[in-house]
Amino acid sequence: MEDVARLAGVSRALVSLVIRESPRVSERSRRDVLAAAERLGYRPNVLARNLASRRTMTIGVLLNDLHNPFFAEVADGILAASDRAGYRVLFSTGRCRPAAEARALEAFLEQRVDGIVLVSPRLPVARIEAVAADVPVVAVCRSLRSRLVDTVYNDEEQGAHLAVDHLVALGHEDIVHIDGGRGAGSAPRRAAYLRAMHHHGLGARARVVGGDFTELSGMRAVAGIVRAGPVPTALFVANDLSAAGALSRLDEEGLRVPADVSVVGYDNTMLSAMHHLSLTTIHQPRDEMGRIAIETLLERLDRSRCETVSRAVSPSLVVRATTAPVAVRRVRPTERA
Amino acid sequence: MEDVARLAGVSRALVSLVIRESPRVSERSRRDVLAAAERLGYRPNVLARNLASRRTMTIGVLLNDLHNPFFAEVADGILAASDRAGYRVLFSTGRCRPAAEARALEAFLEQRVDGIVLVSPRLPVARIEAVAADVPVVAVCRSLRSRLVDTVYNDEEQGAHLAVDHLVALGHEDIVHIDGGRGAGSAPRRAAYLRAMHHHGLGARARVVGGDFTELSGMRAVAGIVRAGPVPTALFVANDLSAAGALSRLDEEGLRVPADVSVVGYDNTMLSAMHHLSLTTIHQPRDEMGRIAIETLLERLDRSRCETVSRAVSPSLVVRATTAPVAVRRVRPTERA
DNA sequence: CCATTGCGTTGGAGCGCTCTACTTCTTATG
DNA sequence: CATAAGAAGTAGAGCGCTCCAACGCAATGG
Repeated sequence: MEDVARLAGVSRALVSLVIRESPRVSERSRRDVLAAAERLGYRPNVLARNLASRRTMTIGVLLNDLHNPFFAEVADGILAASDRAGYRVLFSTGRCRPAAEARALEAFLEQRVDGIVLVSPRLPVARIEAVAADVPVVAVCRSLRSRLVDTVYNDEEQGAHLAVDHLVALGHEDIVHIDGGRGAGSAPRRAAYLRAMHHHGLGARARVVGGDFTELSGMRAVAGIVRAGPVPTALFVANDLSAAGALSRLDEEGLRVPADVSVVGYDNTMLSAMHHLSLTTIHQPRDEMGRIAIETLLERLDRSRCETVSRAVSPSLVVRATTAPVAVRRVRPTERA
Repeated sequence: MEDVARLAGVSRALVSLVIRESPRVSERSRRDVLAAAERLGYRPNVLARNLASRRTMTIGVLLNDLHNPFFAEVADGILAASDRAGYRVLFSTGRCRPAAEARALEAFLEQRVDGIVLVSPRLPVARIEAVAADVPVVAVCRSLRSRLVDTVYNDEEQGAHLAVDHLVALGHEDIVHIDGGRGAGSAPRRAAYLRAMHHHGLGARARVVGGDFTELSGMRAVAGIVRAGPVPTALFVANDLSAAGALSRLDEEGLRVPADVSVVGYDNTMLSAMHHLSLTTIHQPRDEMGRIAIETLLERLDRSRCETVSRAVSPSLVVRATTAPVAVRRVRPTERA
């Protein structure tokens, strides 16, 4: 910087102003400085800049799993939105272990990030709030009652309702839910399913079978359902992967989808879009969640808002080939088993 | 830091030593300083530390797509290895656009990362070498002849060979390759397929059908192959997603897999492991590639190596349910079409 | 008893930038 | 014509740390 200033015949402060694209610089100086910088291959040192300015223009994002395509899409939305606002993003992953998450958070603070986005954090609320005292925090996909932390969440209630409504509209009444055990979002989905069934006067016929979001669990659940008989006319599965497992097991059991059984998944992952699955599912606007998380954070950063907010995004139904009107009269079970 | 030093009754320099876990500090001082730091909630400022020490203990990693599970796994290997070495990782994504990649690289340099890993970069070699002059660079999944840049690559030659050898061992001679167009790794895979066919004396029967790594392209390719007839006994598809497309189209055409046609994919993604696909495929040790990339970088960072290296990782064959011995006598084609 | 060694510690000079307050020069204003 | 207002540029004090040279002090050896 020193060198650039000397070559351009100006002060270091002016070089700094040019680099930061300040408007109070004459066109002439700007050109001179830029030319000198170019000639010397000058690269501003972000470290020094951040240290001196006490802001890093950086947002820390804690994901808990890079593999899950769900998070990849949320990350995309985050990336796009923060890019637009001129913020850099620091990703970190806690791999679902609270201790690792805590360490990652600490690292963010040491890096002096300007804000933090937590996606499905496993951390205790107290810990999160302690961090939120130092720097703005937004939590995605987890509703924590807190005076400090803003939240963005997917409206699971609505999602499960959409699924059940769709099936009921097709004439289904025997709708079994294969849940996601203790996985993220599983509990509210299950609860919403029960409420939706109740709402349609089907409360007594509601039935939940345990799963854990894996393909295998979907297969097992179907095996159990068939063994227990009678087979329901529709399945609402807690995520697409499990739904895929359910589908392949139904096939093995000789049950046709959607002629004999309709299936609805959840997440609208790439899996559900695949041709030979073509799964009807609930779409979650993942990148939008990321975008909203960043926007919520930015409002804090530019002090345009002080009160804590909680924002919901709405899921939608994607109808594909695994749902159909319930058969008028169900064929003899023996013929199918 | 000032405050911690005062409270502990020592100098700032000593506090610095304690924080950095220097061995030349008495047990007593260490305790005092740690206690003081704890009491004041002191958090070292990484920015200042990096500025002063002229190293950031940070590695920049440029991925070109967060969505592709392939990259997520490479990233995992990178993360694990760099974590072990005490390095922090900065992820960035160029979204396959060279301009965005260039900007991301520039950002890495401004951040003064200690080293850079490029995963499947689209950037011109010259640009990469310019960066490599400033800071160690390792390229993954792209073989660029360069005196400066280390490379880690998957042995595509071997991978394609494994696939063809497997099929030939099962008695197949009519083996068509559905390629990945201009996608990453497509060209070497195609070339290796041709060489492998040649090696087995099947050079004259080698046939490549154009694809682009998507499910749709796999379906289209099969449609074209069937229309052109006669149907080959085996398909070697350039990636799993395309293979899935091929599979579903084969099904629609009334061709049974593997009874009529054997199919081998490439990548061993989660897709191929799915029960109803159960695709025989070529596994690439993705996290190992990440690990090796970091190890290669570390050797440069601690100056234990100066010459440029190029390291290959070996793929392996995963046999599942889509390949079988060729039928002794092929049934009448008309019956199947 | 003095020189030597090594450990634990310290002061102070940077690292490369930003920021505040200030100066200088130009231009508009009554 | 004096003066205020603004525009362009500058000096210099930090930001919070590391690193180097130096220092005091006890233990060791001749």
